[in-house]
Amino acid sequence: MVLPRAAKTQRRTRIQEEKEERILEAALEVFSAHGFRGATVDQIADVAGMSKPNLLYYFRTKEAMHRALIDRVLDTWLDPLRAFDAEGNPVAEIRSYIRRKLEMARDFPRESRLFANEVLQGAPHIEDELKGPLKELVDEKAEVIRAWTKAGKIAKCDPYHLIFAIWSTTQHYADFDVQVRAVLGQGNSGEGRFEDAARFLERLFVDGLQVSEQPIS
Amino acid sequence: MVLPRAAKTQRRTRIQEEKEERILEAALEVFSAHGFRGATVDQIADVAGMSKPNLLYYFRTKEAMHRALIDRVLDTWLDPLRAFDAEGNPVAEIRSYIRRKLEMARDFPRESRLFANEVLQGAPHIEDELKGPLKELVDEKAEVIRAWTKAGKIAKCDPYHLIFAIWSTTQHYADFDVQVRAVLGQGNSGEGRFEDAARFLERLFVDGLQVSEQPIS
DNA sequence: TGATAATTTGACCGGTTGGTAAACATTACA
DNA sequence: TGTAATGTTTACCAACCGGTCAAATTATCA
Repeated sequence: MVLPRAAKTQRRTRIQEEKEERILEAALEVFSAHGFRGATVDQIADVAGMSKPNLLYYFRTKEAMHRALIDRVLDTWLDPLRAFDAEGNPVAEIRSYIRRKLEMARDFPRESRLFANEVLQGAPHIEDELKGPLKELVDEKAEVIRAWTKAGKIAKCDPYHLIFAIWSTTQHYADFDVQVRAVLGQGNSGEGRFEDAARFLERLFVDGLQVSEQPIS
Repeated sequence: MVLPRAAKTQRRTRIQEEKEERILEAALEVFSAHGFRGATVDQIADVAGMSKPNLLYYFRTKEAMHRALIDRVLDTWLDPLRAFDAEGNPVAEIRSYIRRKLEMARDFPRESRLFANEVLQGAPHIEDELKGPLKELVDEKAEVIRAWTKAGKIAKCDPYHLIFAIWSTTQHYADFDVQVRAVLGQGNSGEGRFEDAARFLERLFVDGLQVSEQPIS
């Protein structure tokens, strides 16, 4: 038998689990830093601490590695949006969505850059995911937001562009990290910038969305 | 004589002007779509409609092309921020800055993606520009905003994160265009999305920044 | 027009790329 | 323990990469 990914036994070997883990970790490191085309298999093998043919024994092509990585990361990445609760307090929900997204930008910047690289270059490998699962989830949550605006719970606004605005402002701190650091300079580029950003963004979105006649406590 | 870029006469030939123009246009197309590493000289030559050695006659290396492109585009790119006027009406200034940035995202998405690709991958070629001219300009304008907040003309907020928020929300429509289109779907992805975005963003920032005690007409 | 400089081309080079073949080593398990 | 499946390595390949070179072509202008 030569094909580990199509083994006749469904169960995966301990070695397979470990190695695939190490490979995907290395792949995340390299793909997120250089994009798909810019990344090389040798580089990933090097970071994973194994030979290139050995790596290609587990993932037969560069594309297969990229796909496996996308599949693994996409779910986690959309969790904060899924947590958006139609029954909750609208302002509190938006506030905690912003906080969660900002935490992810801080704690998982590579995952953010992985997608940013991909989308920026025309999403040639994840077009289906964007038009399928992503769109469906956003449509669902946009409907929740629209219901809130219609009920007068938050200011009237386009729910899609609200979601885009939250995505872009929060992910900015992961995707454009070097620019943020460069502009803030040596002094202010400690981890405190995420707290400053949280304060600013919560205030921006909450004040911008509250219905002025009846601000929510 | 073999080196056109170091010609003894200062004046550039008509042919030089034309060809360098065509090359930079092609380079913008390719670099913005694939990033520096992902782009190939053959590809740029192909888009420019000339042979690779011919292209390398005008720009001796891939890096030289990239640098020339960056230099040419950076100035234009920062124009909207430079137009920020300390003497103007704060809310009007911010509103028109958002509008201008959004127009650039619509009309010059490749320029936006060129920088996005570069910054996303750690800005290896434009680190100096970020820490130098960019930082200085932002520092200057941040001071203007801080003066406005101190004078009570707009709500108190961190000026740097305000600028980041405007950058990220507006450039999102250029850099993440395919995602925006995918989420909005066939129907809503006409050019109308920029007008919707403008409405949303102006409202978000203006309402979020006005001092609630004395809203500006 | 003729000579000189500027431009363009095809052939080519060494290094890197993604990926393969097959021999070798290790593990799992009857 | 033996053996078959699994895992690893060395050597290698064809395609592609950025870039060079010398020869051929075209533009410039005295």
